[in-house]
Amino acid sequence: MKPNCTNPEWVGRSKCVVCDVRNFVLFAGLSVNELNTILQPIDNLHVPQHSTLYEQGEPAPHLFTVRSGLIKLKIDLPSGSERIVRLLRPGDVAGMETLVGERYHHTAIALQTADVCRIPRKVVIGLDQTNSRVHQALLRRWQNSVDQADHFITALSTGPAEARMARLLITLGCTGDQPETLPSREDMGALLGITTETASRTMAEFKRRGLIHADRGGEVVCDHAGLAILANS
Amino acid sequence: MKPNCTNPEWVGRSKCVVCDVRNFVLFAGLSVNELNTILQPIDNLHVPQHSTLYEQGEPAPHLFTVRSGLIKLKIDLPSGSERIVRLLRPGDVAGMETLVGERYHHTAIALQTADVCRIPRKVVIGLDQTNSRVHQALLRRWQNSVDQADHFITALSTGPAEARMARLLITLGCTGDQPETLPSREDMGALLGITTETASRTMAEFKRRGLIHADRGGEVVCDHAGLAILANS
DNA sequence: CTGTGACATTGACAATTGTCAATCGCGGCC
DNA sequence: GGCCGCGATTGACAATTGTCAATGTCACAG
Repeated sequence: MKPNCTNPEWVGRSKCVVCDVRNFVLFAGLSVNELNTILQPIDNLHVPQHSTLYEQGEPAPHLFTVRSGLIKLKIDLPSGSERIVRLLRPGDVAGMETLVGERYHHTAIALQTADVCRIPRKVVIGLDQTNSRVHQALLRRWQNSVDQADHFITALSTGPAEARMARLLITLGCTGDQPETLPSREDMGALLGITTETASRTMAEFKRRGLIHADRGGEVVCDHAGLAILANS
Repeated sequence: MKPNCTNPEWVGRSKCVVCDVRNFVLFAGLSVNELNTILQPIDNLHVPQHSTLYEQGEPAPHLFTVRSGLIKLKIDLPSGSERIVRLLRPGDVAGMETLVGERYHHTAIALQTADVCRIPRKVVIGLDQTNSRVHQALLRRWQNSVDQADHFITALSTGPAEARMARLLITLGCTGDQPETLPSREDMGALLGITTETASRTMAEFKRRGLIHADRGGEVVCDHAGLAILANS
């Protein structure tokens, strides 16, 4: 972890009943009564930018649902570098491998300050067995992970750097409507399987061509149509 | 489908009770009695090399468990080319997206002649709800897909062509013990996100360096240790 | 034996990307 | 203001990969 970066911080028990993403994530099928009968604690965590939620190879007692922010899942390579294999946004679930295995398969780090719910694996295992809607939601989440991994293979790991970068910007939600906060060039490289320098060059070239437009505050707005053309080549 | 290639062929109802991969796949938790109470048919299919098991976008009424052979899952790219996102070997399951969705997400084609069991989705959905060991096996299979997708990102889509090819050969099981039947150069390219020519050049170079050794019958034996060195760079 | 077709290999060259190092820009801090 | 530190950008050059076209190899049909 970076020296100047704080740890995830406990900010209270979760109030699932009023949670604004609950209905989109794992507990969509639960009544208020059922929610209240969960004995084990579900905690709210505040995850500052650049802090680590969990690390690859650690014992895995919890899953996490993302309520806000952006989290990267990365894998360490034998060469010493690393590759980002997934991006989690609000509604996504991290650490599902805990339901069938002992340890986390990735290192999870906040790209943007995030709020997450930390749920003991036993709670999810229990609900999975007793509530078929939770069970169904779980399968759907798992399929989500597979689909996103496929997207990383086909869109972010295929073709020249320029096309990959265009697809990444679109994946990040650059619609042109509102400014976006982008990851660092280094993270872009780790997302696309290219070097930091190539990521920087590609982005600089996009700027010169007017495909992206820097904003005050470090945010950018994108020419979605222009990027879409590059993305398909 | 290629013009000269036959279709998957029905070769009888499955005799799950005596199936040699049953205990490793979805139905590990079922007793003989339970197996016999399944009302809907589970069929054996013989899938000749190069024939298509199902296609991306088609309605998805079945899952498949692979009993022998090698199956590729590919995705069509907007550019007109394609990318292989998974390889299924005996014990693997294809088409799990049918449990939470309507259509297949990939096109499944036999790289090597295969035998598969075709299972109606309703059968699996039913067993998933009534048998917790089947349910557990299902989660495990899903996690398997995620893990293999991660492997495709980190090992087969990262680094120079030479390292990727070395990792592919290792992934394919080239231990040096026995000769292997390898995919075509074109398929290798689609597996690694490189062109057919680069795949060919890399393989030819491996041969010249003695890392692989052609056998009669088109099979090859590999220098596993030598490949492992390349794989980590 | 010869022709044919599919696939693998190779050559030549252009385009892309990696590598290493220098420079720039900007915000925080004294 | 001036200095420092970090990330982004750029330059120069080497290495890798893509592109297009030609050639080689081999199994198989006639």
